[in-house]
Formats: sequence, C-alpha cells, structure tokens
Amino acid sequence: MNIPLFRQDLISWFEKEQRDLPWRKDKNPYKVWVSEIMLQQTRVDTVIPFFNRFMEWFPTLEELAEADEEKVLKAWEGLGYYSRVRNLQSAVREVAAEYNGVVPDTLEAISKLKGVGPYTAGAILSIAYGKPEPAVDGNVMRVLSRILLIEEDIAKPRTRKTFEEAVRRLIDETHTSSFNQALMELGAMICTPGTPACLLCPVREHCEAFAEGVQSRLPVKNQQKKTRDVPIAAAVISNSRNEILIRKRPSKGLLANLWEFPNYEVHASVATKRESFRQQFQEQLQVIPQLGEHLISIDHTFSHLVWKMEVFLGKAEEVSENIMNSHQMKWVAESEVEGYAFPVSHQKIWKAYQLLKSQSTNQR
DNA sequence: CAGACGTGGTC
DNA sequence: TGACCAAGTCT
Repeated sequence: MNIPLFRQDLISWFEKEQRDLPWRKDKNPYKVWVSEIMLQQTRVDTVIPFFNRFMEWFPTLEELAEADEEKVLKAWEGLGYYSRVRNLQSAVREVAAEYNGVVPDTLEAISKLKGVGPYTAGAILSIAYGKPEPAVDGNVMRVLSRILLIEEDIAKPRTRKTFEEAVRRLIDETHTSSFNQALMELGAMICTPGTPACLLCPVREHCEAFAEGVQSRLPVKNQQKKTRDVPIAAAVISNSRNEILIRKRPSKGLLANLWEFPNYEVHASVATKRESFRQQFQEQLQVIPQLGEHLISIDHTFSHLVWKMEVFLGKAEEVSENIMNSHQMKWVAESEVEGYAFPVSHQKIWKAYQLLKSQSTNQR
C-alpha cells in the first residue's frame, strides 16, 4: 500500500464528508471524553440527544464532579451500561482532585481513570490532544480487516493489538484526530457490516479485500452468546396515602443503583408468580400485601439474559422503617416517581400503571 | 480469557 | 421473529 496516498484519500474524504455532530464543534477534552463514553456500544443517533442534555446539565467537568449521583444516573436513564456513567463521574472527580481539573494528556495517566480503556484513551488523546495513539473500536477493526485483509477473529480480545499495531504504522501523526475519526466514520457510513458501499469508498483503491472481492466475508467474527430466561414477579404497590413503593438496586451488578418496583425472581417450584411475589414480599418486609389485578406482562431482553416479568397491582401498609431502610425502599408520591432513574423495563411498568389509572378515571 | 453489562435499530 | 449489531470496559 502507498501509505501517504492512503492517508490523504482517507483524511480528505473525512474533512469533506464528516457528519455534523454536537461533540465535533470543538475539541474540549471533557466533551470528547463524555461523547466517547456515551458512544461505547451505542449508536450515534441514540447518543445525540443524551449528549446535548448532558452538556446542559453538566456543562463543565467541575459541575459533573460536584453533581449528585442520582442526577447523573437520571441523565443516563435509558442509555444502558450504567456503570459507564458511575465510572465517568468517579474519574472526573479524580481529575478534579488530582489534576487540577485538566484531563491528563499521557497514555499512562489517562488509562488509570475508571472506565477509560485502550479505545477511549486513544480516542481522547488523538482527538483532543493530537497525540498519535490508536483508537481501535469495532469500526476500525472492520475497516482495517478489509483494507489489510486480516482474518483474525475480531471477537478475540488479543486481536485488538494486531489492529493497534496496524494503526501505529498507518496513522498520520500530523492529523491524528481526523485520521482516527475517519477510520470510524468510514466504518459507520461506507464500510458497514454485511454489504459495504465500496463504490462510494474513498480508499477502495487501497483495499485488499475489495481487490479480492472478499469484503462481505470480513471481518471474521465468531461469537454467539445465548441469553437465559429469568422469570420475575413484580408489583406496583401503593399505600393509603397513594404513595408508591420503590427500591434502589444494589451498588454492584446489573442496573446498579437504579430504582425499581419491588420484584422477585420466581423459582420453577412455585405455582404462580403472584403467589411467589406475595410470599417473598411478606417474608422480606413482614407485611402481607393485598395483590390485585394483573397489570402487564413484559419480556425485557438484555445482552445476556431475558426478564420474563409478570406485574401486578397491590396495596400494603406499615412496613417498618428499619426494614424499609435495610432494603433501600421508600414510599414516594406518584408525581415524584419520574424524578428517579429507572431501567427501561420498569419505565414500561410505570407507563402501564398510569395508563390504567387514566382509563379508570375517565370511566367515571 | 469469557462473561457481565443495556438498549434500540435493522434485516 | 430472532439474531445480530453499535465509537468497550471491567472482573
């Protein structure tokens, strides 16, 4: 390959054709950082409104550092992979305290920050600081697997190093930001999975896979993880003051620190989900709930599992303060429920509840 | 290393 | 409709 010509063709195309995205208006390291975290495993179209609102709520690194975690999680509600934003705030606080609020510009320092892995480190260093570091994501591996006809399995963690070496060889050290972003932009716009738009590609003359006509079978990617079903019984429980019972999830694991309606995993030996809920609720809170009608069934698919939820209506009273606290539970007015950050599956529960309520009101 | 970790869009 | 995907990181 003619590397200088490849660089020129790639970068010229990017400078001319790049999308107008909110995080490309300037190279503020904080904004670049936030955008890169949001973009992890997440589409550009999804990220745009989240990014804009996040910058309204937390315009500077200092404001994010000083914000309540509750508000930060609310800003991330619906984006997924919530540990990203908890790690981000933790890292931002680290930068505020240890680096005088300036995002570090060395690979060693920036890589120590929570949530900043090899890709994000390279992306921030190259985009915000012009450092010639590789930023190898799924796009870059797909694009370069075709251009260089590399048949290593990109699902294997070790393979990333192969592509980092390739980028170090190819990168234009005077235009690191455009070079790295161009590789990703090309992967998103032209060199797509499946059937790439090679006739529109600015670097097809440099592409070995195109020359061989094998672009559609690259990259090689072996991985198929199955999901397992998790049966769950949940309920929207209200008290005589029309307050709703919610609880905060544990600080580690799935959907950490988000809020939810009380629910329990149901075991196969239990006859019905309603009975299972009643038993587990009573055992945990020392109160017998009055379970009413079935509200909604929700199947919610995660990356690695599926919640098969049956949701009921219910009423309860007099849960002791001690028990409430030990289970991170609280009663909240209906008008305040939406101030808490819920996973999407539980947002659906709340919408179903409100719909039912508005219908029963209209009937009168 | 393999699996956990979310969600919404696409073919 | 059910994979498979999308600018990864942590354990």
